Amino acid sequence: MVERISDAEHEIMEVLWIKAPLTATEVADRVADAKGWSLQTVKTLLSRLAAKAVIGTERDGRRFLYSPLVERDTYLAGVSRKFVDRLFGGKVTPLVAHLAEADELSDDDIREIEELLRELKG
Amino acid sequence: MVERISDAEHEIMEVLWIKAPLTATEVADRVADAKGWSLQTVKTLLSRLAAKAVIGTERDGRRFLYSPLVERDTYLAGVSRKFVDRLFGGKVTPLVAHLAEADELSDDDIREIEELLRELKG
DNA sequence: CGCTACTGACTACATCTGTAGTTTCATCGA
DNA sequence: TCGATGAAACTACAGATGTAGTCAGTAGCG
Repeated sequence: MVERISDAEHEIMEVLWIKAPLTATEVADRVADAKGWSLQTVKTLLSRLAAKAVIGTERDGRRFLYSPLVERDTYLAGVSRKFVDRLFGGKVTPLVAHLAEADELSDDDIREIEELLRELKG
Repeated sequence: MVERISDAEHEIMEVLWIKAPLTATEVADRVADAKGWSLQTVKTLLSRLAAKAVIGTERDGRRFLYSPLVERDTYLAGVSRKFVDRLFGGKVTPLVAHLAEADELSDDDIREIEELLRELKG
């Protein structure tokens, strides 16, 4: 059971999953482009993530270095599971069907998924 | 752009998507098993959904009848889209891959999805 | 015709989220 | 050594969410 991570917190996690450990300032720099949050906001989010034990802190002189304690794959698997459970009764097929109907699936996507499924069976 | 629907509100929607119109009491009865909410809670959620114009109200004597204004398919498509965008950069393949790795896909699921994809191409 | 019971409307309130401002403490340079 | 600077800690605050309680009005029963 990975703690619930909010949307804003998730942005921070994505940064730390790309590179860690980072200081608060470094994280802020890396999200600044996309989100334009202030340094204070980033620090608040880092504190909340640390409180949830989703990231770890390590003292480096007067600063902290932050690193994920949860792997991206683990987190995504959990969240995906919940999503499919809640909205599609746990079945992936209807989800794929919906995305397909909404033209979210290109021919390349379809080929990729077919390839993936073939590997799963093999 | 369908308004944001919270988890609790979504439960109400599922009930109304199965059968509508329904009175508040009827909705409460139908969610009671699963969630055990009080009638008041259900009424609050119905009000919030009505305020968002996600459901419509129709007077029936001294009561209201509630019906969805948004189709389930439309809603699911939107939510799925956002989900895949946010967590998988818009690509469905990694999502399917994650579910597969987590053993969420049975052989039957795989066959079903393959079938679906074949239809999409055909 | 008046009271009761059911219904919607309004109010409540703690927690979570997004987005910071302010304070305090320590450190590094002059 | 002392002040400026930078970092974390603490505080703030409005809106969303989960979960109801209370009030007020009306329709139907006696």
